[in-house]
Amino acid sequence: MLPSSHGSTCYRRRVSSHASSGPALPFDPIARAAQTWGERIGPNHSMAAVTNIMRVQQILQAAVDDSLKPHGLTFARYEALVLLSFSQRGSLPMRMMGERLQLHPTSITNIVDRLEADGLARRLPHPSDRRTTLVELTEAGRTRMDEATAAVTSNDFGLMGLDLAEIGQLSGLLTKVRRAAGDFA
Amino acid sequence: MLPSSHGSTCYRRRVSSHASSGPALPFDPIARAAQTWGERIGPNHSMAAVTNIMRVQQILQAAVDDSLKPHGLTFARYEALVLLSFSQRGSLPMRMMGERLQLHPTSITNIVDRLEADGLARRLPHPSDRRTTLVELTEAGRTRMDEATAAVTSNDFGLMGLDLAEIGQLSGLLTKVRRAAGDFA
DNA sequence: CACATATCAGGGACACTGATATTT
DNA sequence: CAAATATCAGTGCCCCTGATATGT
Repeated sequence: MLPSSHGSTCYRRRVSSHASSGPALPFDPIARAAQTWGERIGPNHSMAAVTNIMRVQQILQAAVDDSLKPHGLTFARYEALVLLSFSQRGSLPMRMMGERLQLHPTSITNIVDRLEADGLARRLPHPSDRRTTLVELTEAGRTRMDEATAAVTSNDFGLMGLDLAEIGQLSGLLTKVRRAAGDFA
Repeated sequence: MLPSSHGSTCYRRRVSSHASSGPALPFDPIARAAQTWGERIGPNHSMAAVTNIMRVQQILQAAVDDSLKPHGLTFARYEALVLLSFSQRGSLPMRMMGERLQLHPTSITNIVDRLEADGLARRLPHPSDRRTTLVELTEAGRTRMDEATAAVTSNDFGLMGLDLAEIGQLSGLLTKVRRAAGDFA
């Protein structure tokens, strides 16, 4: 169970190969930091693992963004499109979207606003509960989703360097972390 | 070599246990999405792995934020403090900070601005090259760094659910991804 | 009235771009 | 003059908080 996290920040830099002028560092900055950390502060393998996750997330985020940008989507909006396309009835209450995507209600409002403005989704009144709003994909939304999916998968989601077994291993480890964090039951 | 990524976004939602009213979903939304994806679009294990990384990153980010918040630091600023404390001469050119932290030059300017405003670091002229600016930790900065480190490590950086061997495995896999992405040579 | 759902207004943080000044 | 270093101004994106309107 996470400490609830009332933080404020958003964070996450991009991968920015611009950051360094040269092509890349000749050494692994994370490994070096971990080593120095071990010498000065004490062994802490979690620190290296956490930094690795942060960094890989940036890399993947940047790769996915690049795939999605030509299609006028951000990752958050793409995720929302995929979720909607997966729904049985073709529509989903906004509240449920927030649950599945683990997003704040206001973020959902914002994302749906944008999708609607782009004609990719549309709000519908809920038939029985007039408090809730349903969201459904438009024809254009489904098309856009398919195109974006092709782009993103052709890139293998930016995940390179691992074979199938390793990818499975990675998912297994991360799922373990999520379960320990109370992400799901 | 990454596709360069000229994106724009920042992203990353927080873990926000607020997002869902209930304690947590009774099932793993990532696993379910992966399953539906497999049924509708085709098997793609990268997709699940990428989503897992995104989500775990959020969780860890939130945990680290929570640890750091009482000390008035963000993760980005904390990383900068650690980097400075690791430097041999006690100071580092801003350009090098950007390289090591993989940050955009303007982001470094911004971070150092804030650290300086809080009295945790100070800018110095470079003795020989008047283009470059050195940054060094103040006494208060080192103290703050130590306190923050205690907070963040007592939380094991928010990384729970894995034993030492698994943590090593995780770092290994992620380092492989970073190398394949051209993160370092 | 308590609770749920969604929205609006506002603020914080960070990344990126493009332009600029200084120095090499 | 070209390249490097740092800064400034502006933009976009996202998250969060708190307040509000509506409906159950």
